[in-house]
Amino acid sequence: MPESTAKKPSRIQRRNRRVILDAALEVFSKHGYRGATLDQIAAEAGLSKPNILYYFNGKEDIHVTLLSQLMETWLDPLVELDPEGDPRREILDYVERKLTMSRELPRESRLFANEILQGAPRIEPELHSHLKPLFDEKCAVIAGWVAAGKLPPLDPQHLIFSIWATTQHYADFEAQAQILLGPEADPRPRAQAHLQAMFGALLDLPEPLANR
Amino acid sequence: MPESTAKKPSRIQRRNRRVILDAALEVFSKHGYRGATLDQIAAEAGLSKPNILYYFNGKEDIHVTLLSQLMETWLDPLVELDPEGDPRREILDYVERKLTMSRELPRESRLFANEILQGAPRIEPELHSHLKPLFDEKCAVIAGWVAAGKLPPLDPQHLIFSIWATTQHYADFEAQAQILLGPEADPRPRAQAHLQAMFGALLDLPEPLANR
DNA sequence: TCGTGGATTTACCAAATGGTAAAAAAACAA
DNA sequence: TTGTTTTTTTACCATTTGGTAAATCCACGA
Repeated sequence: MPESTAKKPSRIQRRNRRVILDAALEVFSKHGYRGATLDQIAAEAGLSKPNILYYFNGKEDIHVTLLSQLMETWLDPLVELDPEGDPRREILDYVERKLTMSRELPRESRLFANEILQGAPRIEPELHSHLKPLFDEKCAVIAGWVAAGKLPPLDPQHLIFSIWATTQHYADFEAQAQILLGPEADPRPRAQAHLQAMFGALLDLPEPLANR
Repeated sequence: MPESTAKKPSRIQRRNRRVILDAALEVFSKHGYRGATLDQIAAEAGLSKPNILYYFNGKEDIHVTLLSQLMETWLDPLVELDPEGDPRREILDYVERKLTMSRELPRESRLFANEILQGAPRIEPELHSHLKPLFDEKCAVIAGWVAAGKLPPLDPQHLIFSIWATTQHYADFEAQAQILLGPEADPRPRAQAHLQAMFGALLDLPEPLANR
């Protein structure tokens, strides 16, 4: 059997683990951890339940593996925020990347939202080890921009929270948006315009002419 | 037994139904619908499981009742948005009310978030009958303000989405915020300052002097 | 081609869970 | 007090669910 200390995962193992994780993403993101069952995941993956447990040590193992693997992808847009770039451009581009991600990876967004909502019981270590340092680093970058007078005074931590909240909203609360806007096309083009205007307004330096 | 067609619920009935709903709010908001069990709710309420099923027709009945009762409270801050008031003041006050609500009713916020995340399977009718009309009405109010030149051109629907997302974020993603900001005091005072600055900037009319 | 180890299935199991029937207890009206 | 109705408990039950043991199948290298 595939042990955690095994050297070389076979071709079949790589394929099936990938298939299982993809099925698990589908099911977990739709029903939450407790709401998802191994049978559902098995059916979605086209494998038998015992076969799934041949590749993973249990339901929680699948869930944790999923979250860990996704963490990297999830943080990627923030990693790209460049301290050397133009502050306003960097932040507005970050907003756009996050919104794009909420369109292209809505399942991942909902998976994280579910986990955080429950108090992050299974992903907390990852948040401390990966998210926290990155968050602190980028907050410092933004604070530096503010200190250098390249941005108006603002709260880096809550700015980032607002970016997360507004962009992920379109994936996490998609059901609500669909009811309120109609099931037509993707609301994100207009969302993009709105968010650029909103964060753009916040990031605009007030004319130094009329000080106060 | 208490039938849906019963005339007068007794004192005991009113008390116990309230106790059960409060316990259910605690448990459902913490674990989601599937993650919550009748035993947990019973324990939290200090009643036996069959006794709970004496007052409600089942788990789903409790959940639906909870969501329906909460809907009113939930929409209240938006109802208060006054078409006759000063546009900028009205919207910024609405932001403040929503943020206050996320501090005082975090369980309710998480309950709704959970339900919407799952695709709103049980509350969808309520969303259509209550939320949608109110949303449309208030969007029209804001659109009217824009048309009257009292606000800069902006997207009412997505403005409201942004307000919901940013304010509810502090309840729904509390676990994350606590890891990133430290478990100290409530982050909402600084959140309040940030959100007022952000939405304030968006709502500010650009000086009509330099038109484009 | 044959043996060996990895991959899969079959047949289960114990615990948890939503729910019920009926007896017992408590509350209340006369 | 007594009879009646409401409330609560006790004892269950069927299903679901995460998980396991062991037999079987199958890929693949010697």
